[in-house]
Amino acid sequence: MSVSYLLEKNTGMYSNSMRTDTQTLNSQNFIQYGDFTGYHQVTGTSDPHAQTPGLWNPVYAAPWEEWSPHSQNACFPGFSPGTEQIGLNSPDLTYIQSPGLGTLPSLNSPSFDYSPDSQRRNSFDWIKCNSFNTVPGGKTRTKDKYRVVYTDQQRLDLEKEYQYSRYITIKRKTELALGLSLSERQVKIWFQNRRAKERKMTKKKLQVSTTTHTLTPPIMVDPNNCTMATSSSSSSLLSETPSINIKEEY
DNA sequence: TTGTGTTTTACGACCTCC
DNA sequence: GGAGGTCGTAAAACACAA
Repeated sequence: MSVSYLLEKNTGMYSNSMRTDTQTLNSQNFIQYGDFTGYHQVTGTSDPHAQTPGLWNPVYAAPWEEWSPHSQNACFPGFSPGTEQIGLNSPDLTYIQSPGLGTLPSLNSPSFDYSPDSQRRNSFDWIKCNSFNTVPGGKTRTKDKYRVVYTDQQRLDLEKEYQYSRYITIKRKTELALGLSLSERQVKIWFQNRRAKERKMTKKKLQVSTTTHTLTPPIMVDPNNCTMATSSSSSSLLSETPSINIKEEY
């Protein structure tokens, strides 16, 4: 196991995950719905393939892998209990901007407030973060497993990239990670999971298709259900058209 | 409100390729 | 040997019926 892998595992992923939550909570860029997870970013979207070279501004998206793995800031950058100050020296975090994410005000800005739900989430995050930090070198992931919820913007941009290509290049992975404030590992895993999802859907549709075909003959010979069977089977076959399209994309 | 099924992140094991 | 692929799975987040 490489050092870089461990570094990314400890810092890039975990710290970034917390940051994603703070991004999502920002009241200026998201519409708050009833549930906490209903914060939706409303800034404009980016087209990753209409970009000019260097569209992702590296100034605003320093790799989260660079964060200290054991500092509190790495766990929840920009906010730590008792201090409430930006943990990183870099002024880059004053504003976090990308074409896809728009401009995110500083975590220190007056507009950075906490809704009741966000307080609940933040407290939970801190528990998880601290439990991680108290087990140096331990296998924390499987025990205190957690997952972050990507913002709609992150999902949208990832999905757009996926629609462009099922397999992301190293260059695009780096750009996307910077632009979406995700680690490259997260982008890579997202694409892996996305492909798995598509395979799963394709498989499911194929199963439905085959079962429809196998079930149709016995029903067809049933004189009582003859007309209904004919109509239902034909509609099922029509509904299978999209699955064929998905396969053709490969 | 709660129980339950589904979806979404994230990982480990294992494999292939360079 | 390292990077990245699939596959299976855990668990959080989510949706929704009862």
